[in-house]
Amino acid sequence: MQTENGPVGRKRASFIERARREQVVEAATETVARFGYAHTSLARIAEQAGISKSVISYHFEGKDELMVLVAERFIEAATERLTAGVGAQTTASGQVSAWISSQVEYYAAHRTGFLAMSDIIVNHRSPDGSSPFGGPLEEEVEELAGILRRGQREGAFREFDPRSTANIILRSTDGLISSWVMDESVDLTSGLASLLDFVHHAIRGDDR
Amino acid sequence: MQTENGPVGRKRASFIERARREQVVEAATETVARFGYAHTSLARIAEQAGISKSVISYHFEGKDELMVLVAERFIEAATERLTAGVGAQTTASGQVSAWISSQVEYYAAHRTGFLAMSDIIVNHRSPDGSSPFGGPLEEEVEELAGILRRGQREGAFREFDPRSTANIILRSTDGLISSWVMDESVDLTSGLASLLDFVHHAIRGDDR
Amino acid sequence: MQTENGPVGRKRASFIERARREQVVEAATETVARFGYAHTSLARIAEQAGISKSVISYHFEGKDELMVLVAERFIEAATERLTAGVGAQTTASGQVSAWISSQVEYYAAHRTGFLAMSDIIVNHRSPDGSSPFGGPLEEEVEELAGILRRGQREGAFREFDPRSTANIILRSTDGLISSWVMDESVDLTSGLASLLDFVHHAIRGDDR
Amino acid sequence: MQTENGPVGRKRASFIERARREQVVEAATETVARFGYAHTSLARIAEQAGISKSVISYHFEGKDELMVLVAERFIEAATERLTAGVGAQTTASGQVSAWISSQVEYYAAHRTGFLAMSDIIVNHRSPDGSSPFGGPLEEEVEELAGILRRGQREGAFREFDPRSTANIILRSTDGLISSWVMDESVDLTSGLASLLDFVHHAIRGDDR
DNA sequence: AATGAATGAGTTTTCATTCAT
DNA sequence: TATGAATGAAAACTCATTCAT
Repeated sequence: MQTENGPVGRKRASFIERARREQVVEAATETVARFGYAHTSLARIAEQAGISKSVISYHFEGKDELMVLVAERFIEAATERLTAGVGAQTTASGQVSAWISSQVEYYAAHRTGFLAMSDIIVNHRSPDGSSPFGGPLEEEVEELAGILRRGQREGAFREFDPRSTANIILRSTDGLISSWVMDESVDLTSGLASLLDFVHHAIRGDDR
Repeated sequence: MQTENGPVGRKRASFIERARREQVVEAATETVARFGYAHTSLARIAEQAGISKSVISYHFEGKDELMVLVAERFIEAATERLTAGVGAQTTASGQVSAWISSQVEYYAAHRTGFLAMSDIIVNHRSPDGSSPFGGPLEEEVEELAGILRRGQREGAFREFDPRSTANIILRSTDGLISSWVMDESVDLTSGLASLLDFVHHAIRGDDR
Repeated sequence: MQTENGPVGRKRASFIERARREQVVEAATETVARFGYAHTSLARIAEQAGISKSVISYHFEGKDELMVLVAERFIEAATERLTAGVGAQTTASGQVSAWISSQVEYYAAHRTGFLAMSDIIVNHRSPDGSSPFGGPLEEEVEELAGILRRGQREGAFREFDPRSTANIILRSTDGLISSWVMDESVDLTSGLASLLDFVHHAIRGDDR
Repeated sequence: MQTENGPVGRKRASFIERARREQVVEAATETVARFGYAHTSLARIAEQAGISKSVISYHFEGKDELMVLVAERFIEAATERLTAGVGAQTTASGQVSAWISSQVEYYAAHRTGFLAMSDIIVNHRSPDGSSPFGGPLEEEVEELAGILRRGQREGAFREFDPRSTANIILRSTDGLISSWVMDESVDLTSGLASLLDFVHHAIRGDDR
């Protein structure tokens, strides 16, 4: 259905092209963060970016591509940061701490992006009705579960179901950010400390 | 804005009036759960209820009021159940368990309502762009924090920041339900066991 | 995808409903006749009818349904007239004359409808890309071919390929109307006489 | 409306200019034939030609000019061929056969062009809503009528109204092609034979 | 001579809301 | 009380055209 209108699909993008896409992604992020996925229209994004609606259609295949892009960009960047943080640690315990801290710190530093991403993940559906963000989350759980298993083998962590527990840890981390994101008066620093403390007490080996 | 005909705003509602509102709230809940907030229209709700669209406008101020009501009803019912469950326990530790279990069990038994509520909380905005569901959650945190404080005073729980920790517990409980709600293959029973185990290890006094 | 908006799909239509649909079909017919299929928009139809665009969406499933309806209505009425005219004749020769005359007379009396119908038949595509009007035409050819065959058996007509010839007769009848429809200065009465004369000379048995 | 830069309106076109126009006309023909007038956009034409949209605007006054040109080109070429074919015959009867055959053969050999031309003739309107293709057809009728008149004077053809009959012959020829063009399973060779047979029986002098 | 970029008008469709009955 | 009908605003998207380079 896509005719050769614009740059969509071309191999190499010009400088202007990349700059515009960046600008639009940025504006979309802010719009979703501010008004929520359901109230985000191309018109609002265009207004936020100070451009006309059709510029968006010119540079992107459609609203869907744009929304997915906003979420993916953020997830990629966060994952990169996470991998770096976790990789710098050697012990299972250190890696769990690094995981949580990296996540919280990155999200805290990119509040708008986090808001937009969560909203999109919850709401966005592919045309067939399925959510395109199920897979990545599942992988995350599995990876953290791997770290937990290693900690159990090494005796650093007590016995528990690694997958359930990984899920709980990830969810509570997300939850902490969410509570701060919705209400900035929440003290994130002390919240992070509490969370680390909480998690480590929950999983550490009994034979301290 | 409102004509003098409708029942909206009248002090005392008739029986029929209340029954209709109930029916519409029910239909709205199912519609949001099934199609998501963004794809819920008054037409779909009316279809679900087997009534005409204008009935909704007649009985409710507008779509916004209805959406807020759907979420509030669910929260109220869950809270009631929670209060009962927690009240049946005497020890702080028992109350924490009861809190988590009641929540999980109630949500699990009312998947549709939970789905609708979460979707509405995440997406619904007042005309000015702000989310109207900050307050209630805050109260919940404070109440659970109170239980934790008592547990600390009584020596059942170790030292930690009660508010942060209450927040974490609530968020991880919500997170567990969410993961089940989005993917019913998740084993909620073992998930609940893991969560209880996790939380109690996290907060119990060190001197067992 | 159709939610319970309006009366679309309901079993029994109200009087107003039927009147409005009639009015819209009428306006659509005139718009297509005047501006052509490609330049017919719902906005133009609405303007022609003196109603707002959304009235059309309320009473019809979409532009497609409306266009198909315009064509079908006309074809049905013309076919009815044709059947009556042809049925009143007993000889094959008389039936051929009746066929051509009925067609020409009906089309001549409903110029706008004819224009709209032809335009729609040529241009309209089902969502899958196919034309929904291939079948009916094919049937017409087959039916006229049947009459021709009978005439041949009875010795009224000479030998020729019935299907090809039926096709030619139908096409030239359509062609005659088209030439009048595009330029009203064409004398349709003498054109019809010529056509009847032409066709009968072309197909009559050699042994007169 | 036109800036002083472009070549549009210049008296003498360069070689490149002519080549480009030719290329675009070619691409436009294929696009209209493939997708239909209503779904032909400059973007699609440009894609088909492997050039950018703005090239078209640069070389042509607008979409309208281009569409008209596509139809005119085809009509001119067909007319040239027709004139040659008819001119090679001396008898009126031979010229009628030649007319029909040339037309059918040319159209059959240039299906794409024929499709595009018919689509454009039917659909294209001047801004005021009128169709700009009435004239040329009128001339054709007159010319064929001339041949028929000569045949009548020479006794080869019987008495009939020459203009009406010319119109009928032209319309049935077009109709035959149309039926083949829309459904290639139609046997054009036998269709042509039938048509020639049909026409000659219709117009020949009674005194054979 | 060519084009990437931009735009505004226009496309169909959806929808919350109003209103006469 | 209820609703069929109507509507205007807004949605996503398309497209012919313009323009600076």
